[in-house]
Amino acid sequence: MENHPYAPAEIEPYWQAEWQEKSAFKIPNDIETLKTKPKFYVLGMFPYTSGAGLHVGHAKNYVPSDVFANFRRMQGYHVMHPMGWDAFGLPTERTAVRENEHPAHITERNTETFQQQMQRIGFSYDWSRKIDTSVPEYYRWTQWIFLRLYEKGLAYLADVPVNWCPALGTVLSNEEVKDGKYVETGDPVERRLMRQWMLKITAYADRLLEDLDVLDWPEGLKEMQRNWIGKSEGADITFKVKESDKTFTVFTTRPDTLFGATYCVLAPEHPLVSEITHPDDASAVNAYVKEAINKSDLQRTDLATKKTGVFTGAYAINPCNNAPIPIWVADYVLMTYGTGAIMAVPGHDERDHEFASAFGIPIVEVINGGEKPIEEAPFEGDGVCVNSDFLNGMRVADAKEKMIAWLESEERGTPQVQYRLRDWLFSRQRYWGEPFPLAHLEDGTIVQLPDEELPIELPPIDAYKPTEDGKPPLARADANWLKVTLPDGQTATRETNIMPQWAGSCWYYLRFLDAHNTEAPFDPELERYWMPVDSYMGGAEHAVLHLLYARFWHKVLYDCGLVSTKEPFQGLLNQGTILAQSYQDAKGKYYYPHEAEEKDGECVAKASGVSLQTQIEKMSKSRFNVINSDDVIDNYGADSLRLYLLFIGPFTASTPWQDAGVEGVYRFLQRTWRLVIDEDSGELSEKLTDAAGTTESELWRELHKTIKQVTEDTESIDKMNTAISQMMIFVNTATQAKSLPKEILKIFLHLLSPYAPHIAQELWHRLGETGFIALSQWPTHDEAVLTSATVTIIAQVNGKLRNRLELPADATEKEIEEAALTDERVQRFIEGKPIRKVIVVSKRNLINIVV
RNA sequence: GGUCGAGUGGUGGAAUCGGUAGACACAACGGACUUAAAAUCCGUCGCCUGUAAAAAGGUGUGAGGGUUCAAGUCCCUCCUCGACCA
Repeated sequence: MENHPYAPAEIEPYWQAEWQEKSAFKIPNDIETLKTKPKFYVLGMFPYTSGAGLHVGHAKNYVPSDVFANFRRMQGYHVMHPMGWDAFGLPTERTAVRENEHPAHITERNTETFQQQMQRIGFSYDWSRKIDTSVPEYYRWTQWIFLRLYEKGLAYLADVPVNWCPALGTVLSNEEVKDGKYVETGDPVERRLMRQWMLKITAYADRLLEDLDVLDWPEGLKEMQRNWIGKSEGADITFKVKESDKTFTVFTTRPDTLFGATYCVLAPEHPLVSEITHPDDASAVNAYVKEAINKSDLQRTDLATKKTGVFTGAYAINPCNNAPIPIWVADYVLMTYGTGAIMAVPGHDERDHEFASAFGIPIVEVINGGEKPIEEAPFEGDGVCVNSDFLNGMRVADAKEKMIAWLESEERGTPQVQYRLRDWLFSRQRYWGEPFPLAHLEDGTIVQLPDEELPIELPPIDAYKPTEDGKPPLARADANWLKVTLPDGQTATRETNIMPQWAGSCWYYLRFLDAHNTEAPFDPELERYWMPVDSYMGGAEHAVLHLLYARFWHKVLYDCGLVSTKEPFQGLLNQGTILAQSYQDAKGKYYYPHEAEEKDGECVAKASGVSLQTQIEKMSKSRFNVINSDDVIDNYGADSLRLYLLFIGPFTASTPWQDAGVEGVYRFLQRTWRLVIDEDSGELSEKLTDAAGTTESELWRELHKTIKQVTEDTESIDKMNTAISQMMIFVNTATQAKSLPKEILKIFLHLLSPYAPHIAQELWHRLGETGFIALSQWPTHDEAVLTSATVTIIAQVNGKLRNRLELPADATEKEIEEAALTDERVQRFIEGKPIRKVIVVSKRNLINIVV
């Protein structure tokens, strides 16, 4: 009877406690000790600690980073591999309102759950460096860094359009608004100009763009950042308003088409609209503007929607030919991009063409080269200028240059670079976030609070909602908090906005380096040792915002002389999402997997019998298809969970979760267990030997093959699935062996250890070793062991495999050719046909005979 | 609509620089062990022809074309899906 089977539930908690107690993965903070070894910084994007806890989708990110950290540690590096919590933010605040509890308590509860779940997976984090963005010890320094930005003039107040929900009395993020309504309650949302804190990220647009080149990031991700920054070069051109002394400026990337401009458009928010509108048109224009302002940018610029607009009754003068052209107001022009006004060239711009066709505005061809007549379709490609006076005959690129030069000489325009990137709206009218370390004097001047006053702690308030007169929740705080006496004796009122959730994550990777420093955000020497992050891993949903914001802050810190690298994250990989089967009825209602069953080849709900649609989609709480990591660990153990998440496919691929797949890696671990342990007795297997002189054996060769492949595949991170395949092959080979030298098994356990640390440690211990295998040295393979006396030559005729030939490894090309030509099976296919060509590819062990 | 990525057995996925397609698993099927079951071990497993079973052959990586001695891999056209942007 099997009395001593592989029992992860017993060995895993034991070794987790041992690692914790002996501080196995604690990284020294002493710079002299650190300098004795090279460094490596592996960082998984820290989680937002929602109440839902950790699911296997999170683990798909953290497991490979942990394997890699283990691997580098065994290779002799000091490895920074920390974990913490992104804890400020709206979901927690909402839970706080719902459960009538302080968000700090909810955060505490959630982070505790997360940590326990992570510890059960056996991650090798240095937990002593754990950080929480919502505690004063941390956000003190977030505020401190904000003051550095403020001092550099990178933070400013501006009136910007925001999503305002009157029913809730608060501003909402774009993600929370759909079709003009708040997604959760359906309350209407309107666009409203509000005074907000902005960060001048656009001042760094060029550097954010250029420095992408030096990063080891996936090309696609860099491209996404480039698109987001959206640099375009062109010109600002000034138009005069006819019969008026007013002018307005447009930005265009196509100054070469200026002769084709047949109208201009102002954004509905443009200040000139009310000034130039003809009295006869005023009522129509006012109505249009009022309606347009409530639409989102996306609605307004969507190519699929019908263009709308209204004529102001005023005309502009085209600066290149003095032609009067009508000025319209249309919502497809945004106040936030460029100058809020455009010159419209319907012949050579799709949206202008659509608009001009709809309103009967003339369409003029100024670039020749389109396939269809210009009235039918705009031509946006390269061609030759026509109907353009001094540009005629020039190609687009030359014409652009010429036109800009002409505009400059006439003082009617200037070359201009425009970015799609907007300044960052940095304030929120919420409670659960960092208070700004700023105050307002009575006369309206803004003053920064001294560094020594930090942290500015969140005050207790009676309700997490805006005040009756529409001020942010912090305005509910006690007067003692709201009023502040400045060092010079003046009194001021504190800023009551808070920072957005992104703030804390903009620099957390730096705080890990020196998590408990009370004098500074981090020690400069430690920063110089550890930075940059060598390998940053996380979801593609952060490909733009978080990574752009963090890069921006980092560059500001660099300019302040506070960090030594221009970029924070040298290497980066996006993990694929984990998918799972979900069940949905005709009304779109989701069901849990246990509520569904298969009946007559159809999927139905157990309770009601209604038929259900199944689909494979991203794992998420709202789709009722989340697999909790704890459940998997209860059934199979953490090592199986870890192995399965890696074996399921490459790190970067999105793959569906299949319960049955876990079974496979679990069986592999059981087989591994039985190599060492006799399940009947619980003693060491009788097949184990102390033999040393076994270097000639097949098993020894398989071991070295495994060392080689596991080392290479682990190094690439993305191929850990094939590393596990090779380990399976090794265990299968070892299972068949009549005797097993302990030495071979011990070496193998090193390879397994980063992947399945608990079982590797237990078996290592059972084989009589002391200490932690996770801290021992990674083995290297011996190439000589892998070479053998004979090789298999692939013999092809006309590119088709016909036979495999066993030949001595040192056979010459001539000998290979001879052996192939005389081979009986090969002969069958070349018989009676003239041989045209023979190709021997010796490094591929292949010969191809062409007849 | 644009940009980028991906389409390989019943399933997840392997396949280095163009050189043996389907590694390793899951599921399924057959066998051994067992009173029985579970577990374990052994075997089969793209499709078609062929055979009692083999042997053997053909065909095959979304579709069509091309380059090459040789294409899952490179080039062109198209289709489908995904991500991001509009």
